[in-house]
Amino acid sequence: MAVPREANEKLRDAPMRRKPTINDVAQVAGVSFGTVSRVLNDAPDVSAATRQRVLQVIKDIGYRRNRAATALVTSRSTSIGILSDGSPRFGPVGTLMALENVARKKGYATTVISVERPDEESVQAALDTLDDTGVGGIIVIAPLVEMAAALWSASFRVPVEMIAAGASSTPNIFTYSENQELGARLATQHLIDLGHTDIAHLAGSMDWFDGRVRKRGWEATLRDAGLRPGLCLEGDWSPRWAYETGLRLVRENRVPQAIFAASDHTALGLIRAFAENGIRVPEDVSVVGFDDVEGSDYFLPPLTTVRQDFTALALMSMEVLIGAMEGREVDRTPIAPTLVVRNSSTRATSHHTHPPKDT
Amino acid sequence: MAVPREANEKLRDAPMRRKPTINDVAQVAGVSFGTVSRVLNDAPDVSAATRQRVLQVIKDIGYRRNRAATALVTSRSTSIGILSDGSPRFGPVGTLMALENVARKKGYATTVISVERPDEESVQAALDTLDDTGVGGIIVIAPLVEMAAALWSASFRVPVEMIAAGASSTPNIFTYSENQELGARLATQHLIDLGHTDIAHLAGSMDWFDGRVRKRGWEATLRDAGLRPGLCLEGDWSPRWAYETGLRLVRENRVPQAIFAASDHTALGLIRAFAENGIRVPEDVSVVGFDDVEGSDYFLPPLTTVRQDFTALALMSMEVLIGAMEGREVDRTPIAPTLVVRNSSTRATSHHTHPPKDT
DNA sequence: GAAGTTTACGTAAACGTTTACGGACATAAT
DNA sequence: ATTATGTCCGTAAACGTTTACGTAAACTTC
Repeated sequence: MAVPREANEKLRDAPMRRKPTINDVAQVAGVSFGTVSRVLNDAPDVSAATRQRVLQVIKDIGYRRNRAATALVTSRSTSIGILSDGSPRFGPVGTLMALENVARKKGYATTVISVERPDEESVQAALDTLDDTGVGGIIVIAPLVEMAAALWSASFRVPVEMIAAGASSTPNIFTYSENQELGARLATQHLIDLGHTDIAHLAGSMDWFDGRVRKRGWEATLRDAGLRPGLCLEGDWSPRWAYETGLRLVRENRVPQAIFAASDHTALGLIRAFAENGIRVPEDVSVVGFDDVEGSDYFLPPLTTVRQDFTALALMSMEVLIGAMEGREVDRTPIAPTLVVRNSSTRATSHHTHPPKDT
Repeated sequence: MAVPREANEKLRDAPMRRKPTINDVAQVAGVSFGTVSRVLNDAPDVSAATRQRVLQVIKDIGYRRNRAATALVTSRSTSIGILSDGSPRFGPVGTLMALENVARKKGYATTVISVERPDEESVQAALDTLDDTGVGGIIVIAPLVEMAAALWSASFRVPVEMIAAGASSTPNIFTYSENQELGARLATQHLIDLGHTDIAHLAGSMDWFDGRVRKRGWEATLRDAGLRPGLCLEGDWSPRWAYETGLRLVRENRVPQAIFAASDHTALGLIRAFAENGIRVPEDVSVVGFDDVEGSDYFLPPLTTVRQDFTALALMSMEVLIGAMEGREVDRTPIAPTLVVRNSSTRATSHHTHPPKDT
């Protein structure tokens, strides 16, 4: 078997070849390895003087704990696994980056793995791989309901937490998410407050929790306001679909007063369809998006949208997971998104009705 | 002691049982652990019959190799580290996701870590942490030149590869990247081919390799074509800056015939500034972006831009890194981006000159 | 000043592998 | 029959830690 030869040979200052171990430290500090282990773990039973000395030696010879050895004997680890669908969509990626950030700050390394298909087999395989690497807990970013389903029927040995908007917790799997239904309510209520009564929804995919929950928020808000829910078209999040749908709306003369789009990208496609047909946003139709993607403040027009706080979400999720790993109970209140009002939505005007369908 | 005797298929569903070890397998299969180890490593000296039997037992009792133990004794690992700046910008994130994907397909787990500041201390700390987790190699996504500099003066024990557009390789650090200069040349040449002679560049940040190299490509192409490089404004990639710059251009009546923007988001801000002042794209000014971000095909107008192939980049990078880890030499040819022509750029017209400043 | 109590430290065993070595047994060569 | 030659397999040691336990010396306390 080919032994990987040292390709990069830039060693630490000391021309020491082997990585120093706990024994090396013990030797130069003139104590036993047990004592070194104790100072490493902040255990009692070591005098202040020796502790100081050992600490100094550790720094001097550049000792670093071997995680594999620690993991082997303790069978607990200081790394957490993140399982995501491979999608580069805004929400998942934002969550992922934020998670890595807070994990690092809490002293955990993160091992990331993504599934190629959101089915049971792939999910189980990914879970196992994560387990192999010795993670102490796993956070699953599961925007797809199929993936959540796969997770529910999977087996694992460490605490697993799922980030999925509006999915329910099970005894085995904590669920945590941003309160996206609230986000959708905020958006819809904003449109209502502006005086609109005919409020459509250009929904995301119903294969996604996010799509479902945003639609639910829109629907509920309208009902609560005593309004009849308007048109609801379900798509796939893509600008392309939104564009074509927008075109169809125009062609069939069914453009509503106001539209809550399930994502900024969806809004983008829609707005282009309108623009190409001389329908102005927001003068002729108000549009609200969701996500606050980079650049949405410079769309034409700048988009009113809903911003999620991924950092807060990541922080809370980690809190919950680490709590579970340590057997603590953490109370979890969902994170609230905020509405960002810009120029794509405006007050309904009295003459703001579209010509009737037939003449 | 309890002997795990049941080779039941549903064993894994028992939520918290001891993980089977190599010894459990040996016992059930009626061989010694040494033999099991041999079949695990595809070593010779084991008869076909026993190999079969052991393999079956492994499957039956759901045995999985303990990576910590393996890493401990072999001191080589099957995971690779990815170090990124924490930025959620399009390029870095796209690269990250692609890297994870190919690593997984090659049987490597990925440990991701990001630095909070791109300075020497943070980079060294991140490198060390990665080393602790036992990665066999590290890929650094280093769009910031400061980060690359920090990397150059860092020390490490495993092969390190840097993904940085246009940075040079050192004896210690492989560098690999997409040929972004070519991308910039493609964009600029496209504008030249359209008959434009006054081609400005709305550059990205010079703190980024990407910014530098895209500018260089623009400049070189113009010179090669015998044209004088036009206006070059250096910004920070933000739509906001681009917007304000666009406004200033309009105010000072210095809007050029054509503009190569260093990123789609930059182009976005610029176009809005123009739109608000009645300057039409592409009729009055042609704009080309860079990145092909999601939705850029539905901007107003759909953006001509340069698309990078992150998947190919990730594939090649991994090939190079794994090669280095195994002591092989891999030949590396940079990946070529492609130009995506859409509606924001058009042919120069003879009357295509802007009105004089005063009237 | 002997017995108990602390305090500080050393030591052995274990975690789950891989690797190097050695040995049993069968087969082939003499 | 005896020796050489493979096959196959078992065993001991090592990797770098943590944990549980043991113990010498120092302090008490009477």
